[in-house]
Amino acid sequence: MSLPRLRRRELPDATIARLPQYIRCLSQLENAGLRTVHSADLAAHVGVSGAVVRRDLSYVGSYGTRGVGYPVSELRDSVNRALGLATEHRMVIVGVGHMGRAIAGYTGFAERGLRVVGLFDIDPELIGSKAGNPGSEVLEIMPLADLAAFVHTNDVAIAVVATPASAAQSVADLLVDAGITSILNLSAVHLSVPDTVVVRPVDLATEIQILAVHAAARGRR
Amino acid sequence: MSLPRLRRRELPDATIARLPQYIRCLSQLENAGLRTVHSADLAAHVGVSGAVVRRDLSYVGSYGTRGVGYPVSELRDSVNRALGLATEHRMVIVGVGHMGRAIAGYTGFAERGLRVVGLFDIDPELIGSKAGNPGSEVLEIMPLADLAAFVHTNDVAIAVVATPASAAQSVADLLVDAGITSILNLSAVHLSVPDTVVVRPVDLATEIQILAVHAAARGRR
DNA sequence: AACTGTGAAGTGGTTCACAGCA
DNA sequence: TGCTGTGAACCACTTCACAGTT
Repeated sequence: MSLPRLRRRELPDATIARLPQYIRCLSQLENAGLRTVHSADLAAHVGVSGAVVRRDLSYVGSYGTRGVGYPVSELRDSVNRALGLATEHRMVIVGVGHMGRAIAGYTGFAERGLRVVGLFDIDPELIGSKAGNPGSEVLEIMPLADLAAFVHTNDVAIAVVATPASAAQSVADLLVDAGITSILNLSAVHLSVPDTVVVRPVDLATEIQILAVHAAARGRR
Repeated sequence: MSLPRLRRRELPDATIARLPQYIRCLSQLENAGLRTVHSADLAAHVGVSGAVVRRDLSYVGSYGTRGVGYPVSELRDSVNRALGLATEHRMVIVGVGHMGRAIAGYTGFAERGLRVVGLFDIDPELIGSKAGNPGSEVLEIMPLADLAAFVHTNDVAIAVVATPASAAQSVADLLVDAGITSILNLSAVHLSVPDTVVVRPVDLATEIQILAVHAAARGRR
């Protein structure tokens, strides 16, 4: 029988991940005065196949011309629009250790429509001190008690959990109560949240482990 | 026609990512004196379905008993073996900013068979200073010129690139020349390497962007 | 001739659902 | 009865290959 699956006007995650790379490439090409670009060029820059690029661009409603290529600046605008870069997404970081600082100091958020507006930590020693780079934004570290109020008054929807594993779940609970609906979880543990909230886990130790297992498997051949 | 696909004795990446979580859970259960565990218990702990757990464990050649469950310590040993945790994987970190330090100071590598043995940076100011936490290992930061020799004499196969985007490709070239075969790429750019080398890209800005796009799509509904 | 856009097949992974066994 | 182990269906994404268009 199998229902025809009508939905899916949304971008695949894999596509979302590549679009910003296309944008960076397109900006360079535009600065260099290029008017059109082939899928193969973008593909080489991002390290994927031309077919992937064309498929990705078909999602954003691209205006390529067969036999010619894509118009550089129109394409960049379309991709910008597809990613919703017109609206700024404000986020907070909880846990201002090295990992939290690394993110707080990242200078590439602006061109992606993202902005870190608040830093929080439990450590009383850290409260009131500053973090961030020149180039990004330098922010004062606030106590967790201020989190809910801050999230509300600053219209924050996204949070990064960069705490040790032991604190992560209780921080997540706080975030959920404060009205956060998207969480990037850099701690090593699974966070349970209501299903109105989206969590993306990223565990660097796991990523390295995957490399190690593959390396071992290769060596064994 | 379709060839029968004989290969595939290897673990899926998604499974590799979950196995360490099962291990942590199994260790806790063992300490608590539990002898057997159900797939549903492990599933709840890791935030997946029981079917996923059973599928994962079927890859490691598990010895569950129908109607009963899995024997805790035997299972933990099997999973350890499947991940190759007996052998230690040594790695180096290039780029000792906040991100590099966060990884250098991570205390959970040991239980995953991983060990950071060297730190490298271009900044002459940093050379000779130390990084790492008590609990992990405190290491002296070395100049890039020493990288190749170090990798050879210390039998290093895995590297973490935690440099700014501008330096990443040249660092990758150095790593490849030094004989590194697995790279975790935390810089925002695509690294081109020979296909004997495996690169896993992790871009935190991209992860947040995916959250932001989904949040926007949800809001629009 | 050259390059896009896209059905159709392939792939890696998850989910379903149930047979098999203590 | 209760849980595992696993075919088969399903799903998201990639790749192939080629028809369509300038």
